[in-house]
Amino acid sequence: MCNEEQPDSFIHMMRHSTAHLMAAAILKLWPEARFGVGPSTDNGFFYDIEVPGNIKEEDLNRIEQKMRSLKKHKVTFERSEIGIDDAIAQMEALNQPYKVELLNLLKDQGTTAISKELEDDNLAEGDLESVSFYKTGDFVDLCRGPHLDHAGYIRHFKLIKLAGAYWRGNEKNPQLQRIYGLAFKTKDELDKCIWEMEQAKLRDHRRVGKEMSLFTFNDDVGRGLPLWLPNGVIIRDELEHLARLEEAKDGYERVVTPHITKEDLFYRSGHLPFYKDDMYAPMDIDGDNYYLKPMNCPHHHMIYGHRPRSYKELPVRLAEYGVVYRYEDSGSLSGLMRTRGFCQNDAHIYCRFDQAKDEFLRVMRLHARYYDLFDIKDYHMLFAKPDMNKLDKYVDEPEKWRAAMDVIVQAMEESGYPYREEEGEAAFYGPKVDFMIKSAIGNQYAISTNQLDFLATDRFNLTYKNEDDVDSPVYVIHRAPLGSHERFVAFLIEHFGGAFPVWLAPIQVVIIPIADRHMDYAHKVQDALFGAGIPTGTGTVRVKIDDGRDRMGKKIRNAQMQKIPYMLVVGDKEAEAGKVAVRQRAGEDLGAMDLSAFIDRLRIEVTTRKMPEMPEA
RNA sequence: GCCCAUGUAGCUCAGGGGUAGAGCACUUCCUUGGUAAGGAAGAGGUCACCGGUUCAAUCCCGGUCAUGGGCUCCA
Repeated sequence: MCNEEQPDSFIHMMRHSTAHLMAAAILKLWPEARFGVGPSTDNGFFYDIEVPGNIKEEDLNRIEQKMRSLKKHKVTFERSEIGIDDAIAQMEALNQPYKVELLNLLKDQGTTAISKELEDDNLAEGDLESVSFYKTGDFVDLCRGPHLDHAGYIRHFKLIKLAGAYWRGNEKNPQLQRIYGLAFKTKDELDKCIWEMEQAKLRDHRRVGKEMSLFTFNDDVGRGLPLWLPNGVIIRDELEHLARLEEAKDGYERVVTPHITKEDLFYRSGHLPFYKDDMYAPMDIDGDNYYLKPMNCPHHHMIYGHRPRSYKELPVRLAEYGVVYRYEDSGSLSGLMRTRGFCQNDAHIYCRFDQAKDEFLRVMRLHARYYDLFDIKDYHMLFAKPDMNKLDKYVDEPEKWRAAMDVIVQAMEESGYPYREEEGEAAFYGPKVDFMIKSAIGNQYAISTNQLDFLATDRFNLTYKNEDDVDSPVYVIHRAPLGSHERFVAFLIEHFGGAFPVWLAPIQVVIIPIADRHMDYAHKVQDALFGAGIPTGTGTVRVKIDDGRDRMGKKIRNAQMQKIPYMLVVGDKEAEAGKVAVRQRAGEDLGAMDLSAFIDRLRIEVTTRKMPEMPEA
């Protein structure tokens, strides 16, 4: 959010220089400060810093003041070239161990890159004989540059947040403090960015979820464990209804499996060897250890294997919207986006190897159907491959990994959907393809995950009889196009800002009688809507009568705040003519229309799952 | 889990060492009103929890729990 489409080189340089300016200011306030890295970002910059004690949020003001003072004095950014060994000696003398570490990496490896994601290309040129330093006031930094000539050229900036950040992104390393700042060429752009961040908060699913009574959390229940309220369950029900329809078209069959399971199964599945840290402690039942299931796959494998299978019946596609429990760090829990128990839109496809590519492709096309339906345009696939040098983290069968990856790449290519590759992020049992989408608030999320599993075959002895009556191994595709219902609903809340399309709206229509004498007609309208047989995922049109004693204007306001798509105002004129006065939540008054005309309109919007007018992002 | 911040009525928030305040919501009464807030009255809080300092703590200090922004991790 609030980042330019194509930041020009000036703004990039200015932001980077602002990071140095901040570091110089901090060095004035904390002479013992040690510095990590400080790049520019999409809308500003950050710098990772370590000071005795810690920087507190109230210090941000002081730092900003000092920065403004340095800017006023037009402190310069002076470049110098220096031999790498001299550079190391100088940084040691300045007591900057993190810079020394970076310099040593440069010297030994020619790069400081951790991974593509974390690469800080500001640090140095490819030349390993010498590096460049930039001096700003007393602050000397290892930096490739370029920089502004002096701080007077820095435009508008603001320090916005203080966070912890592990040195080089590794939680085993010490944690530095990261100060984020915004920096723009004009005051208008800076103000606009701040305004956009405030607007984003308005559509945060936690806020909207509260306002619309979709879900809640309770300390006595436990963190990360949502309580779904009736309005929220309607959205889940509609989503599941949609998934059942779409999956029926693709030949899925539904199964149901238990929440707890004996440990033997999880040893066999590989979860206890490879996934134990994400699982909750076992419970003792009659002398056996039982675990809450973190995934549904082992159970589906047992269902596949409960009787001999013939090549004639493959692929077998078993779907379950099963609840799984996973341990998540307390600090990473976040509303419905990250919970400790969630319902997966799960299924496993058991097929022959020669069917795997087409099945995987079909799964990707199912994703595309969903994304078209929800008008999700900003997505790409992330192909997570194993780090082939560290196969101990995974199940160590290199040929099978390669075969599985070939299948996936072929399917991805054939799909034509955009994808990126990432090494070292595969599931322990196979390579995976996550679908990444960006929420309206600007956060990117893995909304769906899909894997090709060649491990289950051996571990669970999953086979079928081929044409020659020989047992042959199946390939398993794990897929969850809607991810978890928790996260997907959270995404939809933010995507629509709570103004759901009619088919998803918890309340679709509210009837607003103007006076008590219109109640009879209001009930007639409601009965007509119920009786119209409009097929929703919850069985009937969701229509309420606002029978409170508020004035009509207040009732409209209430409905508006609840983002109810349609308000039907009924008074003397409507009752007499058999009409309803239709108002839409966007504020548009459609005027009086025949009740039957409104029902037709509603039926079309529900059955076609019509998108609403999308609010401004 | 780690760094920083926050926790006062159902919600949004103000206050502040001397047994608590607003708006909205809620209840009751009046109002029967034509497209985003009609009027009045009332009820509602161990100021997250546990300890400490103090004559006195909601306020200061420590701890715990929870929430938020990040880091790590992930659907």
